[in-house]
Amino acid sequence: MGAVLCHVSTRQNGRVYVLVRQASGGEFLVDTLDDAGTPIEAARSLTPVAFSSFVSSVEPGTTAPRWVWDNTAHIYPALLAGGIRVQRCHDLRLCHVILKNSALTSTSDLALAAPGRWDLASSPASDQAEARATLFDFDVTSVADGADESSLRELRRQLDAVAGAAEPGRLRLLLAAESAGALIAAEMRYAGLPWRTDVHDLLLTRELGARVAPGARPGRLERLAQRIRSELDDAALNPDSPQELFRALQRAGLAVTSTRGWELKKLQHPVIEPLLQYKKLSRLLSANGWTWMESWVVDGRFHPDYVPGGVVTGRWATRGGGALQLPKQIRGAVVADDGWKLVVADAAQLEPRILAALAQDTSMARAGRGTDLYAGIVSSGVVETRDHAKVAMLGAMYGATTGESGRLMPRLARAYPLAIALTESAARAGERGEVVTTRLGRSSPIPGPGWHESQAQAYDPAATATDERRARSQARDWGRFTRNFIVQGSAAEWALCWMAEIRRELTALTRADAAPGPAGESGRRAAGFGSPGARAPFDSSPHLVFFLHDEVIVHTPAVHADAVARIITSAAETAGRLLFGDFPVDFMLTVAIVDNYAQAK
DNA sequence: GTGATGGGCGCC
DNA sequence: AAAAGGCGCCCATCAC
Repeated sequence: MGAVLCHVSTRQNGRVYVLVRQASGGEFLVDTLDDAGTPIEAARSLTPVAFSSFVSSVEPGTTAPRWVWDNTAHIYPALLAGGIRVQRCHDLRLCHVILKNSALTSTSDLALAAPGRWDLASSPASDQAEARATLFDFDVTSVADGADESSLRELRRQLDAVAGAAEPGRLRLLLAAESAGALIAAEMRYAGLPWRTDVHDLLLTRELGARVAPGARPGRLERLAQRIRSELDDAALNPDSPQELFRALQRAGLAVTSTRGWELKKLQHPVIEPLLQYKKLSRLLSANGWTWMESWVVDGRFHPDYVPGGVVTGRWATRGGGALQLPKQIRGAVVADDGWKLVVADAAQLEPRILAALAQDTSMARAGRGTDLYAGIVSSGVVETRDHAKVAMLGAMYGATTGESGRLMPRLARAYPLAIALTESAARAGERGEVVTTRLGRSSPIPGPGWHESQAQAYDPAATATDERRARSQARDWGRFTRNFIVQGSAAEWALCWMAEIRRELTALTRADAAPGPAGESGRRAAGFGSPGARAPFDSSPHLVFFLHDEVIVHTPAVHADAVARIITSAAETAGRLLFGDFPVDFMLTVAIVDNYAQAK
């Protein structure tokens, strides 16, 4: 099992890492280091222009270094704006979070050190307002490094922590993948998702009625509001107010406990149909209506702000724009440019396949080989229908114990004892307050002080039944979290490797015909949101434009679409091998070459 | 007026 | 009896 999973970098010309820091004056301090973090050349201080030239002079070739910097989101956008991409980086901030928490490095100096600036202001989620202002300017924050806080010191601590870990290969892969994710996030934001506002407007108008001033209700929505008012006999009712609505429903004799859609669905009353319609449409208007379009789509591109590592499990989050919640209703507005295509790929039943591989459950892996995994479970005779297979699997991964899912679980456990035992042991660990760890080494947080207090309280001789019930319930909650953590977190790792591999192969695909001129070219194409359409270095070659947990979109000149589809497919196989070596699990994809996103699936 | 909170619902 | 993992965003509401 302990196969070498990855090599970070080969030594070429002795240059392995180039550490980049920004000084308060705006200049860049550049240190060339070997793979132990030891400087091998005198450090240099470069102006922003000189720094750009330096990067573009070493970058396109096979000897490009791994750039080490505090925060990819601070430095990389400015390089992109100058038409410069880099192949590899090491994001100290993201890597710190992983290593600080990982059970694989728990005895390292890094893990044992007192919290410093790398812990305080550096967690991805707290990365508040580095937002849009910094996108096309170098972010010149003053970096007041104390001796223990310097980037060089931090890099060495990170390298030491990895070298001393039980599974250094896995951690190296994780850090490389996480950092590649940071590059991809910056690139996707910079390139943007092709977005046709005219199509979006058409879709909105068809659903809601003609566009009206912000704050007003479009015609169709207003008519639904009127119907709701008359059915509930309340001429002043504001259907946007859950409280008013709740009272009005009660008055109409409907025994509801909330105004949630799924609860309303079960009721028989003439108000229900227009009310559900209203909820659906008002959601569309407020979340992805004209206001959203005006603020997030610029020059035919949607530029979401991805936050790599923004979720404890390692999934990405977004900040503003809600890119990870694009409703199906408006995906038709995502349209490839003329002469271009979208290649939309989705990993089918990713999490159960990840679970099968994590648990080395060959039976479950076999059920998914070359086919829909849920269909495979059915044809193995475990359950009768695909729906049952799906519900049972989700229950196993999310921790359902009752209902249909709970009833089906025993059959799943009999057919796939290894997989189910793994989810159960992760749950038990969480219930005991222990940490669980993903395939590559990301560990779950420990529960907060309140959790431990409740548990301790339940063991107190004076504990009441309520204390015990609360403690048990919180323990089970945390167990469900850790149960899911190993699967969701390992799936996120697979997805990062998948994307990193796609990115690498895409650049190789067109490197010959789109070789950017070295220096000179940089700066000339510097583009802000104000410039039209596609941007260098992405204006002529296939590139990732969207990522959604287990799904990617590549925007590509039509001529390359088939090659892109093959790259995406083989990248999935590579990702599987990187995480799970020779274990025979398939990671199946659905791949579609389309003109707009709504045509996929 | 601003900030925090919770309901509700979109995505995986 | 109901119950499920992870998010972000908008709105109404309420405390300040």
